[in-house]
Amino acid sequence: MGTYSRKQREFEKREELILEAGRNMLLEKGYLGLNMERIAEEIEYSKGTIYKHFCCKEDLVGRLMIETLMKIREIILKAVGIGGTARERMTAIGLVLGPFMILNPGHLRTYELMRIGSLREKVSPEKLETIHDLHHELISIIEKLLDEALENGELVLSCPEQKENIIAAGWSMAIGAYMVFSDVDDRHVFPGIDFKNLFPDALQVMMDGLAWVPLSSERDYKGIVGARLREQGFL
Amino acid sequence: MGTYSRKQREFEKREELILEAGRNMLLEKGYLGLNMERIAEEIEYSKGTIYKHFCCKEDLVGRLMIETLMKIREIILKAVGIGGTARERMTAIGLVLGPFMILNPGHLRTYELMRIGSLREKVSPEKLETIHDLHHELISIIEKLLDEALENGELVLSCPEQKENIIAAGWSMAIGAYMVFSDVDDRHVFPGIDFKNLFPDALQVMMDGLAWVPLSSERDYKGIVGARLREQGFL
DNA sequence: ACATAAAATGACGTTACGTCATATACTTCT
DNA sequence: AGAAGTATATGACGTAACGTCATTTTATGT
Repeated sequence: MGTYSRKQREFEKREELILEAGRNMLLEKGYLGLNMERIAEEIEYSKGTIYKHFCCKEDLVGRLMIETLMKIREIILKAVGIGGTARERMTAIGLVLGPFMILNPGHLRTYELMRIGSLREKVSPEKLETIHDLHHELISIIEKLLDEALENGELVLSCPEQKENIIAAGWSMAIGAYMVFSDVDDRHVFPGIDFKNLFPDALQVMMDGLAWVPLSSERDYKGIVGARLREQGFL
Repeated sequence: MGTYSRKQREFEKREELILEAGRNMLLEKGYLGLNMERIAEEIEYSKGTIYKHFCCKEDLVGRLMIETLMKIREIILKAVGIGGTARERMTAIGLVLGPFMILNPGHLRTYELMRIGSLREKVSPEKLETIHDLHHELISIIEKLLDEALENGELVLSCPEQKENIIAAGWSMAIGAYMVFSDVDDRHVFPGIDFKNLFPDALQVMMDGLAWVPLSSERDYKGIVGARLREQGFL
């Protein structure tokens, strides 16, 4: 049906316009400065039209968070795709996430905002489900890497339940590193820090702490994996 | 000056009332449900009176964040005070922070909120400075522990700059662990996790990864330090 | 008891959200 | 082509909450 699909395309094009305006406004003026009326003016449509796309302001930010998560999934999958041992691929994830977050403060901002419960509550159910599914998917990528490492003996656990703890700890580490980076005060408290390397380095320490062999003292993971990523055009 | 000081006392008493009402409201209804008018009703004063204490809604939350940071400082200082090796005292910090965050969701909520830049921007300059100073103080407690470990050789670094990275990584870990705990979705993605132990355990892994001796495989830090904390009435 | 100073109040101005009746544009049918 | 009908866009409106400030109330001092 040509008619329907043209309408559909126009609708989606406009949604992209709204998202872009929202993204920029959020980045520039923060949550309190994000203004539905102003978005409408900017894209030269009316407020009512925006509410055909998003049920409320938070729903719009929810959609931006979904984009963030999809982007993260994309780059993590790319990183995992470079091959090598499980630990090397885990290293790759750290190495691509570092620059990504630093170079995309907008994504960071969106994500950080949507962690606030009272804001996320207002996001539409379908979007909430998508967010949930994406979270699950990201976690399962990491889980697969761990399973591989366990299978071929790179990593040995004291008990099987430890696996979930490790994933949660790594996830926390990633969240925390970028929360700290995004905080004015924290950046000031750690003046000499290279935030791009904060998570990748901490990840190495964590893997060493788990006795995930070979240790980083025995193998220059960051060098090797960094080189491979550059070769293949990521980073 | 009796007169002045009675007035002063009344003022402070009322400020405590406002804070308590605000704390509860924030915990129950989240940021969007925190309502200045309703706080006024609750404490049976008028809106105008509240604005004698706080320049805006965010300023109130800023004050709550200061309380959170002071509480954290208090329990961290207690933990550090139990004595033992630097690593044992670092362990103690993890062990007291775990339950604290879990048992005080209100504190967590406040802290999480105030990390949002556009909200923190509205907090009054004096409070911002206090927040900043408290952050610095917390970091310097950790730094002192590290210095001790370095001095007596428990911990050896490849370069002196690594110290700041370690502190930042630990800080990120703590922030991240409690952000993840506070997130509905994350709690759902990690159904089997005991969040109380997430940070303490990850901290051990991290210290092991730094080859901070004796390793946790050689010494049951959580058991030893946990017992000591219980003996001394913390935990 | 009166004057004066300090503090509390809540009506008001403002902003921004989200809705919905109306207006406009587009499709289809004769 | 023109009319009837359907889908889409609009922005005025209702509502809620913030923050202010002129006015009122309460307290203090002579």
